[in-house]
Amino acid sequence: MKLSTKGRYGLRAVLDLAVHDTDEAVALSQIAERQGISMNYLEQLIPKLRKAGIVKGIRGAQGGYILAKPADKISTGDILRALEGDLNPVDCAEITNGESTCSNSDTCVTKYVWKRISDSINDAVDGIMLSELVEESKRVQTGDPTDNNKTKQSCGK
Amino acid sequence: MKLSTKGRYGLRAVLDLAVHDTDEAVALSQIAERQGISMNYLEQLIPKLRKAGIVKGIRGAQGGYILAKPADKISTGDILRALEGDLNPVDCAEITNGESTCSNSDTCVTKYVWKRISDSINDAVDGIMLSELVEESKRVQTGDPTDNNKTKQSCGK
DNA sequence: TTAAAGCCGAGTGATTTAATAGGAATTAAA
DNA sequence: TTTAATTCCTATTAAATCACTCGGCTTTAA
Repeated sequence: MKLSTKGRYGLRAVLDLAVHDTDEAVALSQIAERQGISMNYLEQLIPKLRKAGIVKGIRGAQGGYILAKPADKISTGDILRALEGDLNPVDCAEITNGESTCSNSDTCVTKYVWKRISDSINDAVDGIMLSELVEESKRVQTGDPTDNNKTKQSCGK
Repeated sequence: MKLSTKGRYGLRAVLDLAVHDTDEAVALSQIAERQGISMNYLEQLIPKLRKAGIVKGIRGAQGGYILAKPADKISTGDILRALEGDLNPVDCAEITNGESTCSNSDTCVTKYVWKRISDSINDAVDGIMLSELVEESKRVQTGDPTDNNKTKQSCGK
């Protein structure tokens, strides 16, 4: 029941991009270096983020990546689902799409549990927008004394 | 971000035990047969459940397993954590035990996300007692028409 | 023209998963 | 007192997944 490095590295990378996304595109090599993540590996995560409409690539020299939409329109749920696939604890059709294709569906009781877990995870991550993490990140890095959370940027190795 | 068969099979097995736990011990072979799970594999999950104080083994002929305490004192969280280990999405010391052993702890922002996920999962499963599943299971199997949930017992393969 | 960057797919070693198997210890019942 | 049922324990293994690495192609600003 652990997130893979796809989700952990990927969220850090998107946050790094969001923090440094001003007017110019951000090269993946910069993100990789700042975050201490292999660039080759990060590169593999990009297609997932691009297809999900989270980042856009700018090709050619001086290219890089930018957010495909404003950070307050991207939730951590969007990012994590793009990277990890659905965030359901089991592959159960009734939880994912409401269809009852499981042969045991009538007498299945544990699905009651899986559904509750699934909803709670998705509600949690959908409630955190990327913009909130960006703000928190800036607060931490500037050493603003109003910050009570003392959070950082690469936890969860 | 999926539960393994340890958690899925294990919860089904404990629920099966709870439903059939009357006065006599329930043999693992019976649980395995009813649930369609390899008995050899189920056997491997038992030590985890025993150490967590969830089931008790009765050795010898006519032996089997019984619940170590009443079903309304066992949460699905207890069962799943016994089988899967902690239900945190990342291995982060500050989430697990409150200690700040991570070198990036000061500037880590993503841990804010991991913490929210972790809390929501654990709150969800701690809020469902085994006794509730037993009741739901009996309602489903007896075909009680007051049942609106239409749940069953082995979903989440 | 060239170098910096994104884009794409194949390959790989290590780890984890999901089992299978065999045998020892215990105990109710014949 | 034997026997059979059952828990208990450990080792092995095939397959899958993970976490990368690598090489080459395409695009484009300078």
